[in-house]
Amino acid sequence: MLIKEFATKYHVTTDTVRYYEKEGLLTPIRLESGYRFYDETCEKAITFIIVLKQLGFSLAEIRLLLDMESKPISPECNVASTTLFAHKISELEAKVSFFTTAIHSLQIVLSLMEQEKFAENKPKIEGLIKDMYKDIQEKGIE
Amino acid sequence: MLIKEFATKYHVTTDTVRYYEKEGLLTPIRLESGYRFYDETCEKAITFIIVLKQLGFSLAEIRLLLDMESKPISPECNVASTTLFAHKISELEAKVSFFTTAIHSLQIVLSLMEQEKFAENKPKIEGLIKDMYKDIQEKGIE
DNA sequence: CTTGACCTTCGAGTATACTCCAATGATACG
DNA sequence: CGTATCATTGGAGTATACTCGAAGGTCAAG
Repeated sequence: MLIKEFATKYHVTTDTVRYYEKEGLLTPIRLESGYRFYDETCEKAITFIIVLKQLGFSLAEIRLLLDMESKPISPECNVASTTLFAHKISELEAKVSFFTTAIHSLQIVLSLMEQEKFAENKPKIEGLIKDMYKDIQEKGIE
Repeated sequence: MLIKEFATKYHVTTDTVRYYEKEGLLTPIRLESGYRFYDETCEKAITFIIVLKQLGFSLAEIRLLLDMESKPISPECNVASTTLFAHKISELEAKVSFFTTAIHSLQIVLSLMEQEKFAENKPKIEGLIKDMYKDIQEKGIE
């Protein structure tokens, strides 16, 4: 698969694909023409990138995990990666917990905002926001 | 409250506080000395900023909502804001739904990564990643 | 009345993740 | 063989959200 087909398949631009390569996240094969060729390995990699990016991982963090995935070195070498991963998962848990309760509050806020007597509802809205803020603090979200 | 106390209270830097002001998100009172003074209104605003930022709103979007919150203009004028808000909420719902199932998969991935026979587990990991990718596509997450 | 911790402005710099452009080369079709 | 569409490179530019530094003003305590 050449770059355009690959990019289109994964809903990104060719620029983004080349950028990921520059950042060491993708290593396509080179054809004699100099064209990049994307195989199964690249497809697995970009799937991994897209999923982890969506979960809030930075490209640098994704590279770390991809490197570990690609070469099964010593287990000690992988400790850093798995530790990062475990840490990220617990961060995500806190986030999901916050988001879940926050969405409910947001829906109430929205309904209060949509009412004509919006001004009267401001104290209620402020109360809901304050509660969400407290939730962030309690859950120690970054 | 002067800027340092205010920033410390909300776990941000004074630079960030000034930046938010430059971006029209905060409008502290000015003392005769030229010092910024942060009152109850500012505290409500920064709480709002922190909560919405955490939920993935950009500063531009937050300003839009803050502007609407501060001056109760015509309801038509607010439609843009409430529409944005409603849209953001449904985006969040999709995200939370994805995150919730993804966390479970991630925990399995982590346990597979931590095993000695890591190489053997790679197909399992790849399968889990692929499922998460499909979930992103199905839920139409940005 | 000086010292230290605060405050001010302005402008420039940083990090992340792209995004675009210009010049040029490769491949496929009618 | 032309031309359309793809590909290459390098380097510059963009958006967001800060972050820092320099030069200087304010103010309470000793």
